[in-house]
Amino acid sequence: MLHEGQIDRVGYILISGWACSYKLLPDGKRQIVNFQIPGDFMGLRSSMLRTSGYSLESISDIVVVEVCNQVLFGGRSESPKLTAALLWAAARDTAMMVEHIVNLGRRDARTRMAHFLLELEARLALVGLAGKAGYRCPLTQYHLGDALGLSSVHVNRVLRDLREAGLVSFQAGKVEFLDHRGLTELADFDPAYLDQTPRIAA
Amino acid sequence: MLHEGQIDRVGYILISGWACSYKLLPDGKRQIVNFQIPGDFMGLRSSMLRTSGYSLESISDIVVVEVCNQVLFGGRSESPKLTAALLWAAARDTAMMVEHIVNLGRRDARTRMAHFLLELEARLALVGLAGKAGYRCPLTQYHLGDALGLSSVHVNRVLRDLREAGLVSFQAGKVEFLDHRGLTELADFDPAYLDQTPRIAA
DNA sequence: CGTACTGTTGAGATCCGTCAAGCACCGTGG
DNA sequence: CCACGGTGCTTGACGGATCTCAACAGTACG
Repeated sequence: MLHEGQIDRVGYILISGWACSYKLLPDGKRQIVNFQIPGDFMGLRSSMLRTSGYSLESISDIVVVEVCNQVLFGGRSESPKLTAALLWAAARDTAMMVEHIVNLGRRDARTRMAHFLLELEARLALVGLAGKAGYRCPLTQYHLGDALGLSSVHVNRVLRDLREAGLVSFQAGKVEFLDHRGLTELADFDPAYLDQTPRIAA
Repeated sequence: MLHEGQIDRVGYILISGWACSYKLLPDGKRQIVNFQIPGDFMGLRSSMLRTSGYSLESISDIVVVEVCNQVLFGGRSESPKLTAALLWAAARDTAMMVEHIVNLGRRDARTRMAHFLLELEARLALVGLAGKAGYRCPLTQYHLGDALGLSSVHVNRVLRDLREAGLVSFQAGKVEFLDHRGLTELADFDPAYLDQTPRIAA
């Protein structure tokens, strides 16, 4: 889809499908920084940041709406709602990155995975893509590994552990929560950081 | 200094001294998200984020200037320069968090440490606090461990490795580069992400 | 029918954490 | 002056979490 070095200063809004932003390292490893799900902005960072090796990639088939940034940063008064939404998204993105840092730095593989699956559920629920039972998820175990700083082999083992412990099941593209409370406790998951409502006073 | 739960919606600019922002986990571990050095904004995230367990702490004696956010978000036209500087700082903060995620997720302890010390050098150089030889650094090995997701014991070993390999020395509160090129190569360090100059078109 | 991709499992190696002990420094108070 | 406690640094031994290498199964697709 998109690749690094694009300077067109344009963002997108993801309508359907999943994508991810990641950075490639010289030894071939990659670190996924974030996943984009329907309703998310895409390209914010890539248009504002000059980081080498930083790229966007679609995971499933996707539909996007293009957002010309002249509208965003240009007249200022032209589309205050969109600008506000963008600030909201940026704040939430920051909050998610903080959690990501905590996740990678101080939690072990099981806890990390649990936290990740719960965060995804909370995000998907906001756009109606997660139900009581769980949610559909097109990510491969390689995606999970690259996001969580694990090898895909270990991702596999961790998923089996969590399933056999009766906490979550991730099979055939579906995430199902078997013990939501237990998982939340294990992961020390508090969804408050995803709800950055009106903290920036207008 | 400051502690979580403050809702006064105020930011600070750090004039002298060092501080850090971190999150505490229920098991007592902590993850340092970022260090603040002179010239940095502080409290941006803590006033915009409602994340539990998120705190600020001073590392050395510090001097700050208080910034009332009515000035920032209020009149809008009152202080465009400050607002622009804040946006710049936010963009750089984001870029640093991306690097932090990559660091924690996909680099081993030596490389992580190398990258961290080089990033700090680049940041300090911008405010005149790093010279050719190196820089003064008040961080303890515990700080380094909590920032890099390592135990302080392992931090100690890694620092000895790097010193004996003739790359960097961190002793007695001073960081000295013995082989700057070699270290940069080892760490895959590219300072471009710290220089977020005029990417946001006005 | 072959190829590519994803998932699965095992065995061995490695990195890093934990526990433990000891040292150096420094300020305090007797 | 010295004893003392606190903090930070250093090192060794051991164990565990995770990685790497390797092989194989299932599925989709040409």
